[in-house]
Amino acid sequence: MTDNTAASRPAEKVISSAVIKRLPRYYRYLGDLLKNGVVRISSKELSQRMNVTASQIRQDLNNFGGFGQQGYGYNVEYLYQEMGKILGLDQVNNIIIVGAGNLGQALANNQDFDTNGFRIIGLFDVNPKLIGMTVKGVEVYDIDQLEEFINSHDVKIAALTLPKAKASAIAEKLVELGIKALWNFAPVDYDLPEDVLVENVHLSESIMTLSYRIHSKDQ
Amino acid sequence: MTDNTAASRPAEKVISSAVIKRLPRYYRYLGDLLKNGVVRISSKELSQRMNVTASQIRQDLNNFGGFGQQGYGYNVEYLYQEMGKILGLDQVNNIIIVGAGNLGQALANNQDFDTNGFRIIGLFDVNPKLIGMTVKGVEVYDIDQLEEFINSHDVKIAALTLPKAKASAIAEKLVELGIKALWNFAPVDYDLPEDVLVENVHLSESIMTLSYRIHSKDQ
DNA sequence: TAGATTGTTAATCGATTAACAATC
DNA sequence: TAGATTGTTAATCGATTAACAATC
Repeated sequence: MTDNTAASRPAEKVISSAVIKRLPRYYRYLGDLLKNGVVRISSKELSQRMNVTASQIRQDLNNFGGFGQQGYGYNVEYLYQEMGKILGLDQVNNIIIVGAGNLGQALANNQDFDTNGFRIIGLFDVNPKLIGMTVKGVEVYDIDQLEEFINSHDVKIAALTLPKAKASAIAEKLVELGIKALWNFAPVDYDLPEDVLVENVHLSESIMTLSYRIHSKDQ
Repeated sequence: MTDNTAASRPAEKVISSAVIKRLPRYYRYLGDLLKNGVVRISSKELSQRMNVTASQIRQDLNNFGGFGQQGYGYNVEYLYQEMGKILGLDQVNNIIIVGAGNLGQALANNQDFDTNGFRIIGLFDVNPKLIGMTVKGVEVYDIDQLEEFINSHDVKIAALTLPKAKASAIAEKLVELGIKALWNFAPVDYDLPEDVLVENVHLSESIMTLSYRIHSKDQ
């Protein structure tokens, strides 16, 4: 019996965030290949489809193990499944959405999340007009019910789709209640314990970089 | 009279995309400072607020010019305005949204864009139930009217918030009609002329990186 | 076996940080 | 002037690409 306790195990290699951000795109391409009945693929061919270098693909994958075979390449189905495990998509990830306005509803309605094992289990809002309605079968609760809901459900992720003004206070409350990860759409940075994970989707910043590129072209 | 024709002018320095992606965040912090009545700020103090190095701030800004003053720091209002010009926010940027579902409507309703000089001037959809309605005063048109609309309006940017299946064909059509920049929310990569700018917001990929981080923590 | 392609080391390239002279 | 802080060069660090021995 091998000693594999946390104490004895070698520290997990830290994967750079540049690599992590590329993983979902690999996963998407592999899923498309699988759907198209492609059985195997070499790093070279995948690199051409994805517009990256084959070297980068091999380097990236080898952070997590040797999934290929010399002379053959990679088995698409196997690699797809392994990538899914790496990304944590082999289990159901419950999500609550705080802020049931347009954006919150848009997320709740997004089919892609379901497909990849994410499950929206509740929306929350302060607006009495929204409370009680359902979005794709999911109920909108009064934000006062957050505590009770989180205590009685297995949920680690909260999407924040609420006005900037309320974002920080709610974020802190969510963390207090045991939420481990924030998917943040508010144009705000939080000051939270460092073990809390935050993934920002700053739409205004995204459109501004596009604006920059448009205007820097015609200098 | 200085010769400043395109031919004589030295080629614009190419700014790395790492820098470009940081600009909107500077702009946001400067806007907040301005709102709070802060008149001047040093790279050191800004670095502490933003959680980056002072060196990086100075390097980033100096790609675009010397906006500060030794011994003083940066004038907040001046720097804010200059950053706005760099980002192209000193002019109105018209946007059309193709796909008037939840996400398209969420974008149309987003107050932040208005604030920064982005103007949604039309939504387009194939769904007869949506066509004719208005979102925040902006009409939803039949997608067949795209050509006429683009020809008669000054619009360079199209947001793509439509199903994956239709995305590529519509993207190509938009480019044909003269659209210069795509703000793409569909989980697809396009094969377009290289002078067409594409900014991707891949929500599924975003949530997957969060999932990765959650699951890699508990090893 | 010969050919193909991986896994991995080494070389290069680019981005970040440190240091400091210039200057307000 | 002395102190503060920039703009900018130099040093370091990390990420990407190239190369190739291992091996299927």
